Amino acid sequence: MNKVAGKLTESATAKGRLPAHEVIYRQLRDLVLYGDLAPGQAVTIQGLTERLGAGMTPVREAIRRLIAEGALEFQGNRRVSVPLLSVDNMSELILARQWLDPHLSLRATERATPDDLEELTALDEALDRSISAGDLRGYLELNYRFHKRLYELAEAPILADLADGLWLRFGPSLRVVCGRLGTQNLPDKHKDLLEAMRAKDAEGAARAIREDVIQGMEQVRQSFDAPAVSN
Amino acid sequence: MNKVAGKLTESATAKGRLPAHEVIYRQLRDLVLYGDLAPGQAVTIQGLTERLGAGMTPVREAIRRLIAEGALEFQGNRRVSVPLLSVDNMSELILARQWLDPHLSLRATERATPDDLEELTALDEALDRSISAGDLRGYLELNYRFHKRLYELAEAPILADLADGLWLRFGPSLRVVCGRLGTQNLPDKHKDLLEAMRAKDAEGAARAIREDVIQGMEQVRQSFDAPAVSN
DNA sequence: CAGCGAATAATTTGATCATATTCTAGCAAA
DNA sequence: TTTGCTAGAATATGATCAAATTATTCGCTG
Repeated sequence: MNKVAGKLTESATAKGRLPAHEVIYRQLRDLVLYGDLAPGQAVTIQGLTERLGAGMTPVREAIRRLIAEGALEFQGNRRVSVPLLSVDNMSELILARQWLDPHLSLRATERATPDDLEELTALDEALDRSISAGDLRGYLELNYRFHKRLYELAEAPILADLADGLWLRFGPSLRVVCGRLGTQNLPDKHKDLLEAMRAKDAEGAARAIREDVIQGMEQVRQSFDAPAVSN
Repeated sequence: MNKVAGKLTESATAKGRLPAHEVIYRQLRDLVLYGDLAPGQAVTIQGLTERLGAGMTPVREAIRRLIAEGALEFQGNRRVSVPLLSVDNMSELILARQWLDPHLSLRATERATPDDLEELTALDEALDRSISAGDLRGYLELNYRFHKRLYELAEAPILADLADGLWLRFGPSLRVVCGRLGTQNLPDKHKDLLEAMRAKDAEGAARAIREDVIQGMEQVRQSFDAPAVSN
């Protein structure tokens, strides 16, 4: 099988260096994480091949990964959709985050360098600007990145994976609730957290993040009790 | 397109009603869970298409799912392998199970019916027989199924998913350690657990399962310190 | 002349796509 | 309401292209 002196056709495929299924995965992940797909909405393969301009195989693989992470739901027949959370589901998520986030913050506090703290501070300031500007999408993205960075600093990859995965589950609902309540009265215990971290007060950091989690997540849970105001 | 003697060449396919990718996923999952794939071992798509007698697409999707669950590892280049755990990884897993398992057992105790308890007891007895018979594979499978059933009884699907996923991560290492130590001195706090559950002593059940987890997992962790006896 | 290393060839494996087949759901007709 | 048909979407295969590891060759140095 000679290559017949392949001439390299200058295809200039212009892809980054990542495989297509990885690119599609990240795009689809962001779609879920930031609530661009509503809870309960159906997700079709062909719909995504058009929306994301990709082939069928990469889309299939991306969907499988997201299903495995709990970001999407396989409906038994061959349908896939964004999961609808129940109050009980939210309670589980709150419980899990109430344990994971403080633990990771505690470890992060012990390990964070001044540079790390500066990075977190910058993220939090950008976050504040998004809130002031009423930029919901920016808030959701920066808030996630703030916590994600905190997870990474803990140097506990498996626990960080678990915590990270939870965001995919409540992402769509978080968007709905924030969209309804506006960006003004959003909780932000990040200042307390950063202060504790600078003082190397690991316990204090854990307490601060716990309050941040409870405030944010309870808002979502309570919105399930009040039977959705039409909208 | 009547069926009218469609070719049926592969008539003996004898598949149940599940799609191929689901079947392949479960087979591959068991391979990891029960340590038929050694830690560090490379996993190739084409190798699995032959080993499991399946097409390429179902195998690819199964692999993606297992990677998302942490059961397999994507090596940056395009290689996939069974993860090699570090001592730190094991510590994280122990920590996570120390929180998840007692919590789920507590909930399971509150909800278990007499029938459920009977089922668990039967599983545990089968488990004992496997140990007596020196049947390592049987032990691994029944031990997993015992805990898995416990998770289900807790009626907390998200937390159960998390706990279940952890087994995939330490499965290969567990097999190695148990294979080295034999099946005789395996921990079994299941008797204490079942007794507490029958008495509806949720706190006691949580304590029992915590000890079971610690005993089993610590054995694995300590085997990492002692630098593997050749082999 | 022997041993080592870099460059290149070859083989293996992964990624993607086009296509055929199978299944589901919706609709029409009895 | 039930049953059969049809349209369309999902599943699965094999072919093709691309990339990476392995093997090989050739030249160099000791």
